[in-house]
Amino acid sequence: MSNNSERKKSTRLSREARQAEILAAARASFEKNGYENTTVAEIAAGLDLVEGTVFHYFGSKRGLMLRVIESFYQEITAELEDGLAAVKGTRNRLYYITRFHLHTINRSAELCAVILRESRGLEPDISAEIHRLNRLYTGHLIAVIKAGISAGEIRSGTSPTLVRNTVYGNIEHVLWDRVGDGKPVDVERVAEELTELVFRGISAEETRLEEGEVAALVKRLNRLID
Amino acid sequence: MSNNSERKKSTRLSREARQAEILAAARASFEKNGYENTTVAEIAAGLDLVEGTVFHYFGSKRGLMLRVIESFYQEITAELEDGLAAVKGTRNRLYYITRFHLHTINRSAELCAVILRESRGLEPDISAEIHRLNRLYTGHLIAVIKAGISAGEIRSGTSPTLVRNTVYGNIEHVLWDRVGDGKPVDVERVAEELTELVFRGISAEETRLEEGEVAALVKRLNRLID
DNA sequence: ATTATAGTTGAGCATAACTCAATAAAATGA
DNA sequence: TCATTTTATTGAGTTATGCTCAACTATAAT
Repeated sequence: MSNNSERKKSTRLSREARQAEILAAARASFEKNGYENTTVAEIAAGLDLVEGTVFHYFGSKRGLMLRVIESFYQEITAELEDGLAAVKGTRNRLYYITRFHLHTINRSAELCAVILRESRGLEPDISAEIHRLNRLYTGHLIAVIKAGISAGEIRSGTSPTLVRNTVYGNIEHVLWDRVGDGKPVDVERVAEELTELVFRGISAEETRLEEGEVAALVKRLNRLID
Repeated sequence: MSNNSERKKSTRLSREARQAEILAAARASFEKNGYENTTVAEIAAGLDLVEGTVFHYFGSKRGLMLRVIESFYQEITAELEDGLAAVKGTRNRLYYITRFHLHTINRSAELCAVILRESRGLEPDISAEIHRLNRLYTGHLIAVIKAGISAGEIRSGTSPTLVRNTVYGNIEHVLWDRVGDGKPVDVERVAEELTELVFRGISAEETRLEEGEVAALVKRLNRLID
């Protein structure tokens, strides 16, 4: 290298500090511009670094993306677990999970969009890893459904996978609508409608009058007759 | 250009013929390798052409992709319309649509995957156009639900959009599973389970007492009256 | 102060989408 | 049949960006 070209006199950070810094900047860029429209050079420039440094720590642009996704999944999975622990009853839990996911998507629409795009991508390694994180996160819904079946609240024979696909597939479409037109989601309303549809669809209760209403009526009639 | 370099003595086709040829080759490549892993040069080479020719006709790689998608949507939309015309009753129609879509995805998994990936992409023009085609295709389900509400078979207050998101969102997840592990889908089983969940979820029927329960009650009531 | 470690650099490579002026095959017209 | 026009096709660039790597130097260790 010619010694007249000025080398940047950068403050050098520890491995961990630099990685964290890059990770945060990358997340911001991906959220703002999406994966394809973000360049590594641009992430680096925002931190007064050059591309090479980023590649040194993360190997590839997709590797960087994957680390961003991992930290996001860790966040929301932990948050979901905390919240869900306090909720009792299958329908309430179903509602809670639905509402939580809608809320997450409403908060972090762009990042969720990036994650979903990447999880459907063609890099088998990346997809598989995101898939794994997703199964951890959506596993809670599966568990709720299985418990509901055991407790007799949900029809035996109900496929937990079908329910998972129904809930998360539906909400994904909500996301794409949101990303498309930018309008925020009416979280409570959609959560209630979706929960109602799904719970009616899989509930073991044979009636959908108000809780216990028909049973009480039948009891009263029978008593009257007797 | 130096005149010792051999120029290819190609048979020249009409605009229409060449476009059709390129379109077919592009579809095959996209299906086989996905959008990202397909190069325009490769599509051209397969037809003994050069990149320039493809760009001349389609402007851009994404433009070419969009044309492939358009023709696919036209195919399946027409096919769905034909089949649906012969089916009567809300539940049957719901089942038919669900089954048809699962069948389509099972037949053309790779192309469907490419379409979905692109429709979630960042090119607003492309996404909007695919969105439009999709609304035409999925509009039939919306119409079925609305008709069902009018006929009193489906609870008034049911959001047709929610139902659309539920059905197509669910099936999309089936697609990603299929693409992931390559295992073909049990079309009939999933169609039946999904239809059952959704129809129960939105059906106007208010009671479904246990087998014989209503009959017994009626008998008792009649006896009392007598 | 010297040495070792490792964070950082920047020039350069490879690939693939895209452009465009040049070229020749076919169509048109005399 | 020949000349002219039209247009399908070419291929040599240009550009953008992910990625590599050997050189370089700030900092810590001895």
